[in-house]
Amino acid sequence: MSEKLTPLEQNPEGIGYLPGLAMDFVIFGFDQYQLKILLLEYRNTNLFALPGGFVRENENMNDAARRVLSERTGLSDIYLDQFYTFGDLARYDQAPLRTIMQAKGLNPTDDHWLLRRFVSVGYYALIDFRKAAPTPDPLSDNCIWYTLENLPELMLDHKAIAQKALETLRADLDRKLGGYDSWAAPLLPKAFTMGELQKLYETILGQQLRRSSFQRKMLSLDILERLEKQYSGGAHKAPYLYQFIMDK
Amino acid sequence: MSEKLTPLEQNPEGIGYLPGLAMDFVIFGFDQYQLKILLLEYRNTNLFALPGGFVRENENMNDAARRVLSERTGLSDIYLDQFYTFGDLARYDQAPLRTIMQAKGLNPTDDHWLLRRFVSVGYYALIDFRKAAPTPDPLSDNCIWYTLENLPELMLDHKAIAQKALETLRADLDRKLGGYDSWAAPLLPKAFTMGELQKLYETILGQQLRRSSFQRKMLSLDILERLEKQYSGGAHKAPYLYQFIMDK
DNA sequence: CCATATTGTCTCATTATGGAACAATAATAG
DNA sequence: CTATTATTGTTCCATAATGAGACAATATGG
Repeated sequence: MSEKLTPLEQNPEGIGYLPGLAMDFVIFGFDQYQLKILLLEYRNTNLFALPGGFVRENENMNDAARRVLSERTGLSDIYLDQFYTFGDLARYDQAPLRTIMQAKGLNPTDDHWLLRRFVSVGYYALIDFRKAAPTPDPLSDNCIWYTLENLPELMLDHKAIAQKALETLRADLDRKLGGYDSWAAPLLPKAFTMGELQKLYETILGQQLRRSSFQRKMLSLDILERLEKQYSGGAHKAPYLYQFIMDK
Repeated sequence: MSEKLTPLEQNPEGIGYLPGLAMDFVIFGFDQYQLKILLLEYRNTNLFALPGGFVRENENMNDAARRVLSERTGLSDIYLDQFYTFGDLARYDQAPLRTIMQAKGLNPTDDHWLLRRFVSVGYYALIDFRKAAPTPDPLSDNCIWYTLENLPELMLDHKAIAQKALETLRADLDRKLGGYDSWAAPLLPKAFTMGELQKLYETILGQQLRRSSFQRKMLSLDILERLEKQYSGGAHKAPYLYQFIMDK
């Protein structure tokens, strides 16, 4: 499974990987009622990028996505969705990657495989901010969480990719509601209050929801199991705790 | 724009095209209240496949999709949507393509580029059955419309691709409702009756809709303009004709 | 002229949603 | 120990959306 491949930057031919095909990840983390995404920073270049990766020759593409995601976040049980594939010629710009490689002391030739045209498959992931152990990739120096409002300038078309990921995530929320997949489970404690669940929805959708309607809707879906009352909390009535029903 | 490239089958290196990247098309046609998709047939091989294509080195991927679609259908103004990218290793099976090429009198070596592993970007299209001029690609001998219920055995994972296209199309119908894109326009006469529009929806969704609800909903969306009454028709009250409002 | 099928519209029951009220109650302040 | 306070679970009602059917209108075919 984990055969040794030459590190990417020292592999000018890209041996062992599918040529011209990349993956980019929009990794959403839920932290303090804020939605953040994980970016890589390249020191001395002022360049930021989405985490990315490549597909090995003997690997399913979706498996490759899980592998790279695990390498970047340390997490294996992740909600992951392929949302779009980006193939514009405008993506083909050698400048930023060359800058990054040069800042690393490399001096790639024009036909280094990383400098060729790539089509990139976009995935978005939802992960638990607290459980993640972000790890930079071999070319970058730093992993940082950014709120969507404070995104820095991103390489290539990565801003558009992040934007499209958010749109897809929001549009998917309704449809995923009924499904048993419970995308929300990995983002919440095992037992959570209705308020916490609502806050999660509001954070992702970027808008307020009505409390009574939300509760009614959620309870009507038969995806929640009510547990005992919560003991701790604030200066007010204790809320119930819920967990997702994991039947079948 | 239309630079001359060596025909695919005589181009063992795939010069001029992005390596390892294909596109597959699920072309939906609306005919006699039936939803059909366009398949290619390879004579003497008993093999059927979705129309496919490749991306040129100096071409946006989505432009390539329109180009190929135009080559296969003769249509240029087409509703086209990229819905998923298929990258399983199981797609990598030389046998069917080798059979096809041999039936054409070709004898490709194992590393002919068409026999290598491909990742394929799936697009679905909605076209007017009557306006289409289906044209087989250089390797196939025939274009045939099939209803979804009567699909023959398809090459590789093409059946799964068609299935996913249909699911995506159906799921998208609601969301596209509000939009001004009016995906339905190219599938209907310039002026159409409410019954025709409803039939279109029913055909795509594969289920009956309630007549009064459908009419109420459509009229409430403010996307239809009512014209004069239809003059011809059957032995019954003449229905109104409508057209889509094309404002901004 | 009559029968017939389909259309445009209307009505009423049912269901979903928005918006607000209200009692319950766990912590905190006195 | 009591009062205060914030938040919760629930209920209520107005409004909106949808399901299901009724009914008159009317081109065409007989």
